[in-house]
Amino acid sequence: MVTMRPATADSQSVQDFLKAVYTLQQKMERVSTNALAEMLSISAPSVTDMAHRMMLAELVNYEKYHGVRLTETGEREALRVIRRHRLIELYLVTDLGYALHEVHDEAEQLEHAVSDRFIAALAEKLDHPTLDPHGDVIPAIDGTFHYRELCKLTELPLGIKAKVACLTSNDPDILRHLMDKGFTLGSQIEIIARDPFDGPLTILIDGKSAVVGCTAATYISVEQDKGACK
Amino acid sequence: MVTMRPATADSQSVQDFLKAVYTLQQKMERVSTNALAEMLSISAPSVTDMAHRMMLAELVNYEKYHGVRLTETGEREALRVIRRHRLIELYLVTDLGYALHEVHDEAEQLEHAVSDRFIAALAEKLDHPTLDPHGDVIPAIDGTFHYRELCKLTELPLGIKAKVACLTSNDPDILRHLMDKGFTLGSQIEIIARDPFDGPLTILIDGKSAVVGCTAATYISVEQDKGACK
DNA sequence: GTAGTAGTTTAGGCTATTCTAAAAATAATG
DNA sequence: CATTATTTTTAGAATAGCCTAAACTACTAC
Repeated sequence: MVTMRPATADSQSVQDFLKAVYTLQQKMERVSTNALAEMLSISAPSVTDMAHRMMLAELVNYEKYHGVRLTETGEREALRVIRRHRLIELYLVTDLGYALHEVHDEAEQLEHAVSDRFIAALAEKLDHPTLDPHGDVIPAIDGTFHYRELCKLTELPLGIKAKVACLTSNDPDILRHLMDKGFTLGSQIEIIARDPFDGPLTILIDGKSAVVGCTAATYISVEQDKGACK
Repeated sequence: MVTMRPATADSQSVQDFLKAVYTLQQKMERVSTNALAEMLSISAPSVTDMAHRMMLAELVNYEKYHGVRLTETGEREALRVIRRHRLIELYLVTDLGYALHEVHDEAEQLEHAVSDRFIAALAEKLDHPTLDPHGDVIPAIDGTFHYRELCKLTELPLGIKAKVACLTSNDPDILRHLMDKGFTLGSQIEIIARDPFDGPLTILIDGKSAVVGCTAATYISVEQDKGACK
């Protein structure tokens, strides 16, 4: 603790940290050390250390024992990284024939290696898209982020028609399972029956019947065809 | 010097080192510490250190005070890295609209971040090409490397017709200069006059007259339209 | 064949990122 | 509100990759 240098904003670890904070911030006011350690697969002390250095760099606001929050600069940086990541994911699918479950890990590496020039070329080639292949929103270059009103499949009422809008997981196994079941962005969905006690859902995907465990269903968000969600 | 761990073959520095040794080996039996330091823009002691660690990893054969040579494994690895680099360069040009002078630095970063899956997709998409946008040979997946018989422009006799085969530089400024002069892979070339005392060359590029300094000409290799070189 | 120079190596250090083990603070519970 | 359990932080250490300054080899020229 003698002296401590501020984090260099462009390092891989710092960028990963920013992304993790941003993601967790969606669900909690301040992001705890342990939550970050878990998400980043590093030890809690490493998180504390990084938090210190990133506070010196004014990327996060950190209070001892009370977790972390992004500063304005931090949030801007985080969105920049997320934009890169999602553009790359989309590119891998549309131009290089990647399957959905393959893109995350590849993009995770690429996002740190690639120049702004490269990202601009992708955006151009993809005609400035707004959604990545999971259905997540791609932040704009100016930091704009267009939130969508989505509904978790687990909360979709029986008999209501909706469309698959988002497959929210980075785990290849989960994604492959969902694809195997027939879930694809845009497919038409309707819940036919819901078993009690966290039992499976019986649904219609583009007219074809399927059964899905409720844990797997957690990773699916939908957009109702008409009216608001719930 | 207490203990020293072998280099981890997949690190960025190690891969850069392998590439540098491979390149320099074309011109010299054993590659000296200073030559590597120069090419990699690191200090001589850092080179020595790396040489030690890479010898433990059996990637190079290193003799104190007598430089380094690639082992068989080392050469295989080097070719793998070069293959990646060149495929990426070609891809940047053909699919993402990069200019020749922009590709090197980008590829330099990408080659370390990208998976084998990615490289395979590129090769597929580019229809298994054999030349990169500089005109350099892309090593095949199996490590095969098809050498070409080329002639330096500076050694092309007067009045002999040839085609531009290779623009051998990674320096963006040099490449841009050559492009500005009208040199493009495949263009028809003929030397009209050669000034003495390392003076400029007067040449015909696709029928149009141009003048090029002899240093710049160094970076150009040509393939004679008929007969052997020299 | 010895002196000087050019090239190389050793010694010792620094930074970023990670770790484990132990101490301290907060939060939860009776 | 005191005690326990959980979470977080401090302390101390390791590694890869780099550095500078100083010591040492090897080659070259008289």
